[in-house]
Amino acid sequence: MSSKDQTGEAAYKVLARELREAILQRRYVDGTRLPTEAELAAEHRVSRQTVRRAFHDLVAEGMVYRVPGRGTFAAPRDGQYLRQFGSIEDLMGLSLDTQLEVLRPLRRRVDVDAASRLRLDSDAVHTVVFRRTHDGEAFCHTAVHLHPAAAAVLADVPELTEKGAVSDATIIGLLDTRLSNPIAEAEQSITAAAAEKPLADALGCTIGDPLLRVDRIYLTTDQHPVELAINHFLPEQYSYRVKLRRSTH
Amino acid sequence: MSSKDQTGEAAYKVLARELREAILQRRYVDGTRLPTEAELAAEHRVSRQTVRRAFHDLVAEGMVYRVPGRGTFAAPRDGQYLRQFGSIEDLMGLSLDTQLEVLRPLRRRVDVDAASRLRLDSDAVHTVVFRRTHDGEAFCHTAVHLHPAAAAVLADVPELTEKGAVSDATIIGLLDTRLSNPIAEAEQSITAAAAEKPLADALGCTIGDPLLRVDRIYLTTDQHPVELAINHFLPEQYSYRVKLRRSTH
DNA sequence: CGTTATTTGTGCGTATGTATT
DNA sequence: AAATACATACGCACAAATAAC
Repeated sequence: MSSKDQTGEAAYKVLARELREAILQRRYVDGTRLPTEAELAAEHRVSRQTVRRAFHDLVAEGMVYRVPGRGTFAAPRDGQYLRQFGSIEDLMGLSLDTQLEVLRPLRRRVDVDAASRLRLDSDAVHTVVFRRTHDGEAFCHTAVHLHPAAAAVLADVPELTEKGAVSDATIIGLLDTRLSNPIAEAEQSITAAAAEKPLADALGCTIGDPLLRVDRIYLTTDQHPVELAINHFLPEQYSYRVKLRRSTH
Repeated sequence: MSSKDQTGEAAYKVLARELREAILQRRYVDGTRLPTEAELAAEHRVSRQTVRRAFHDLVAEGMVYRVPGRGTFAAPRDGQYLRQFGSIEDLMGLSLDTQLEVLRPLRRRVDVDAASRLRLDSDAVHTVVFRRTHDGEAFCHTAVHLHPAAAAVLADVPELTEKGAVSDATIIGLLDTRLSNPIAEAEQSITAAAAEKPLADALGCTIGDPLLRVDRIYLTTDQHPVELAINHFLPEQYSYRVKLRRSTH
């Protein structure tokens, strides 16, 4: 029995998630050592190799660092340091003092590229286009492409289905409360792009102006992509900051 | 012997680097499948587990993706030079497959803005300007401003002091071995900017083209800023990727 | 439609080396 | 010097997904 797991969730992934949660909840702060491989193996009734795979993933994520002969430690991530992953809460907090204005209401559309990035079988996605303003000043243009299941739970939200509607919502905020599985992580890619006409019109800049393009794919806890957001920011009003740190100490 | 490696370089890391190089050199493009685990194990005279660990790292880096029952494939990167810069090690590893070409050699210059960002008392910094190429193709223009103490230890490095010099160095790699305190972290800020003439000339693009601008300030273990790097990337050939994770719920 | 071969995924066991305390 | 703890490597068995027949 201990040798297999029919549920499909790998033992090392379960263990990795458990340790990740514990670290995020600030157990093992200061220099506290995490349990040794042998201890965790005994506690969880798995082999030491399974514990090692879990730790290997956590090291790759930057959650912990390991020192031969001493042990495993949570990577410092408050105060001076920040871990390599930003948090989704930061993104949700975006709505605090900004407004969303719908440019093209939520509707089913054909978009091969977006569909493939959401790993859909069909070519149709549900799309809503809006801009975000702060103090009446537009600073971000966003096209959100949704998985059909995600679009279904947002179909009756007037803030997204009526052109010109203004609200202080965020899509992930709306999705998070309505989906059965909450959103757990996002893959983000950042690049630069020139403003095309619709973007320039929406943002009040000139065609060809450089914009910061931020694509995010949001994944639920079971790793299913539900939302692809393509954002274009005015660089004068937005920059993306992170801290990098050395993985070994 | 097959069971140990006194040189200190782990077999799976050697294999991972070899495969990484091959992928960056565009072998395995389109949908070509990489060799199977069994094939690589036989070729390199290692066990299948060792091959698996090499692939595990490459998957974490986003270099390849794997499909059970089908095989391992190079991650599609539409002509982009793609690497994860989530840690300082990643930046040091940049030298593995890119070259540095000096445009303006290291020299003392007056730059009020750079000096203040390095928290210097005077207005003078030491600056070197170069571009970075991959496969003979320029993809990044960089101006590095150094703290006088950092510049002092690099004053006799011909790769930085001679115009037109080409090397595979990285500034932080050079600094790290020469400074008494190693580099521990970096603050990074990302935005977009239009290409000005010298940038367009160096990168072979048109004036006004959108570029991804990445500023990094490197700090030593005692929190002293020693280097300010201002990078401009061609967006077609570079994008910045991170994963975001929800902290807790 | 099922069967089979291929290929990756997971788990466990063991042995040995290296770094730290 | 000894004990502890992580690092690397090899081996085996079986599960699950895919593709070809």
